[in-house]
Formats: sequence, structure tokens, C-alpha cells
Amino acid sequence: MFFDSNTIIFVIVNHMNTIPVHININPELYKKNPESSDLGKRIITKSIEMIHEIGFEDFTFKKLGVEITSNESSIYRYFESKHMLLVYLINWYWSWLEYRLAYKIQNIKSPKEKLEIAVDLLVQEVINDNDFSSINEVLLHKIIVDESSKAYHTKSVDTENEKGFFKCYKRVVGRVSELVLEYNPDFEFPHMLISTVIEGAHQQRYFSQHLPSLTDFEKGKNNIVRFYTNLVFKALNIS
Amino acid sequence: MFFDSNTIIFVIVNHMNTIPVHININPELYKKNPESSDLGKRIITKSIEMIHEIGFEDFTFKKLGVEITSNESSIYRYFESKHMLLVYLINWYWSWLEYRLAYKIQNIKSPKEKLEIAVDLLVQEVINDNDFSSINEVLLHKIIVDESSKAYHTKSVDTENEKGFFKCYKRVVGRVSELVLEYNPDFEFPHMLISTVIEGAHQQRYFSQHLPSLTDFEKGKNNIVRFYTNLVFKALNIS
DNA sequence: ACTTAAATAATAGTATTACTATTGTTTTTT
DNA sequence: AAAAAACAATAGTAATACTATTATTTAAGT
Repeated sequence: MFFDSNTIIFVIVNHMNTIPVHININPELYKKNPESSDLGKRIITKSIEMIHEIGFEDFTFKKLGVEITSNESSIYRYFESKHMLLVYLINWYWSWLEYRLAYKIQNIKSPKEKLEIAVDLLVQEVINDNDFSSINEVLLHKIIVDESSKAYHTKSVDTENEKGFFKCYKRVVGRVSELVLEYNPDFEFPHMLISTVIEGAHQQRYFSQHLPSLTDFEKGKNNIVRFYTNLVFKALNIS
Repeated sequence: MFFDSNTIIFVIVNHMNTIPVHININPELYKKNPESSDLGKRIITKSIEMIHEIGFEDFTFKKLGVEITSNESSIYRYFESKHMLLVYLINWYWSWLEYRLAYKIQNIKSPKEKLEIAVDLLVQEVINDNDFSSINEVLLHKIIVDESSKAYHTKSVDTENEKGFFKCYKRVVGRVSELVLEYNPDFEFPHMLISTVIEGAHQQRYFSQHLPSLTDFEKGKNNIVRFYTNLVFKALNIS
């Protein structure tokens, strides 16, 4: 049985809310698979907590080593650099999202409904999902919002892109763009629309916390989801 | 005569293309005004070139010192840190944009036309504008596209926001949001719409260079401007 | 022209970061 | 019980992002 790297392997267990899922990450992103050992899992779990808490710039492998009562040098046996760890986490997130998307739309026929579900998934806050494995998805989503742009705003984007570091993200944009075209085959800019929505939603969440005058965020009113859902369907309706 | 910090002072000279304009930057952003000396101007001119060329992370005051045949320590007398220099440049850009916006819509009555002009200004590429002063606006715009998110994705956003470091940007979003409401007073999310358009357009330009599959960019077809102009007016038309 | 002050340049030094390399000590596997 | 793999501890490196001090040049005032 073959899977290309970054393939999602999943098993949907009927009539259950908790779905055993294994998210397979491109082995080029790590030196040793962190899923393969207890130390590796602690690295992932704690790094998510720490990056969320102190921010990516202040996060170091030395500090992480102290927190997991291990050593800086041991962490380097799993990840080449803290940048690679961030890239790993981001890929994990997008693989997980792709899996949830496939699951949620699997039995739905209506293109409109499928697109609605997709947009909601892309812009909605992540709520506690009985975090399976070593990953706290709620915190991971916050890292995506706060830090993910740092993964591709680097001098090395181009070479890293060639190596497939952003594959998962690009695949999600590709899949949802297909849903856009299913709904309106004449729309000229499906990728722009979807990447605008994804990045926009993340930024609006960030702005709502730090630069609220750039938003019209109001707590409990779901404005971000309402705004982007509206935006998508107004953009796609033939005027 | 009083001006609050970050106020734009401008003199519009009739029947001329080149408009003498003085962009006034919040003095809290620098230790010594770089406009006040030859060395200061060289710092600005060369830092724009260097940040554009090698990226913000690899840019250092030491390297800049070599390039302008001056010294690292002398640059520190103008700017507290390279971060503050970036914030300065970003404020300069938004002040300049606010000035151009005011100039372009000054005699226009139609709310629709005003908004069209504003959106075009926000998302269009910057073309060579007889660069007055020590600033190459074309390169500066590229820095905004590539690097500006680094100015506010930091641990210190909140305190810096309180100090007014992002005032110019917020004011542009505010003004254009007013134009949105002039055109459609019932629209619920003017700030979200405008900040989405601004940041989105920057990202699409970045993606078009580095992650083109996230866009539908085609050279010479002005897709970014067409996409965002459409998006705005479709979002604002009462369905 | 002379003094003073201001601006700039040169040098040195610091703490921290993002690593690499080496060696020793546990665990785990066979 | 031996061999291998994993991990921990330590040391070391080049670079960064600064600060501090001193020396030199340039400009300004009288």
C-alpha cells in the first residue's frame, strides 16, 4: 500500500463522534518522526503550548528543553530548526483541516451546501475537539492565526515551496476552489477568493485581539463567519 | 500652527503633476529625524533598497553602515532598532497613501467613483512617481507587500499600538470605510471589508511571486485589481 | 580665527540565539 | 549479555542586536 507524502490516512468509524485518524506528514519536514516516541510527542505538545504563550520569536529549543525536562540537543534530533517545527505544525493543521473537510461534505450533494460548509470550516474558530493525539487543536489554530505567516515570509520560500513545504495548504485552497467552481463554473478567480478568505479570516481574528479598529468584530455575534460567508456568495452570484 | 503627530502637511500646486508634499512622521518613531540630515536620508534610501533586496531578517544596521560608508553606531542615533526603522517606513507609506487618496478624490462627488478610486489606490501596484525626497515608492511598496506583516506580528503589538505606531494605517482603513458607508450606509462590516482588501491585495501580490497556485494571477491582466474591485462592489450591492 | 558644541566614526564589549560537535549515559532490542 | 539506538550534558561557534566609550570631524556662534 502506497501513500505519497502528506497523504491523509483516515478511517471513519460509523456512528461515532471521535474518529480515529492518522495524519501523515511529509517526512522531509522532520529528522525523526515526533509521533514515533514519547519525547517526540512531548516536543509537539509543549511546543504548541509555548509558541502560543510566548510567541514564535521568543520560543527557543533551549527553553523547550527545560520545559519537557529534556535537552536542546535532543530536540535537534527531531527537527532541524525551530522554523522546521513551525512548518511541521502548519502542515499538520492543514492536513487535519483537509480531513475534516472531506468528512463533513462526504454525503452532501448540493454544491452550495458544500461550499457553505467549507467556508465555515475555514473561517470559524476551532473549538475543543476531544484533542486526540499530542495535539491541542485549539491552541494550534491560534498559532496558525498568530504565527503562520512567518513560515512563508522568508527568504527561502521558493526553495521550500519546491520541496513541498506548503503542499497541504495549497491542496486545501485547491479543493475548496473546486467547490467554488462547482457552484459557479464561470467564476474567474476561485483561488484568489479562497486564499483571501482564509488569510483574511485569520487576520481578522488577529486584529480583533490587537488592532480592533481594523475590524467590526463583536463578541458572540459571529461577525467574521457572517462577513466571509456573505462575501463569498455575493462574489459568486451572477449579478 | 499646530499639527498632531502623523499629520500630513501638503500643498497642492495647481496644474502640476509633481506636488511638493511633506510627510510628517510621528517623532516617537525615531530618535533623530532622518529627514534632518544627509546621513539620515542615506539611511532611509539605502535601507529601502537593502530590505527589498535581502529581506528584513538578513538586513542589519552593520551591513547598512557598510553600504552607506557610515557606521552601525551612527545609525542607532537615528533609530532605536531595525524594527523601529521598519515601523517608520510603513508609517511613511500610509501617510503618503492617505495624501494621494485625499488628492485624488478631492473634487469628486459620486460616492461610487470615490470608492472606486480608493480601492484602486489600495490594491494597484505602485508605479514610478518621480520619486521625490529620499524615498523610492516603488521599492517601498514592495517592502509593504513582503515585510509589513512583520511589523505587527510581534509580542509588543499592544504596547506599540497604544503608542500610536499603527495610527496611519488605521486612519487609512477608517477613511476608506467612511467611503464605503457613503456608498452603502447599511453595510455592516466596512472595516473588515477594507482591511481584507488591503491585506488581501498585498498577499496576492506576494503569492503571485512565490506561491502562485494560491492565486489566479496572470501577467498584464490586472486580475488583482479586477478581483478586489468586483469583490467590494458585489459585497456592497443590496441583493 | 577660535571656541564650543554637535554629529559622526571607530572600537570594544555583552547577552542571546541558533545552531554543531563530542562524549557519556541510559534504554531498548536482539 | 552485547550491540545499537536514544537521549542528556557539556562545550563551543558565528552572528545578531544591541550599549557604551572614546576619538575625530564638521558646523555654528562670537
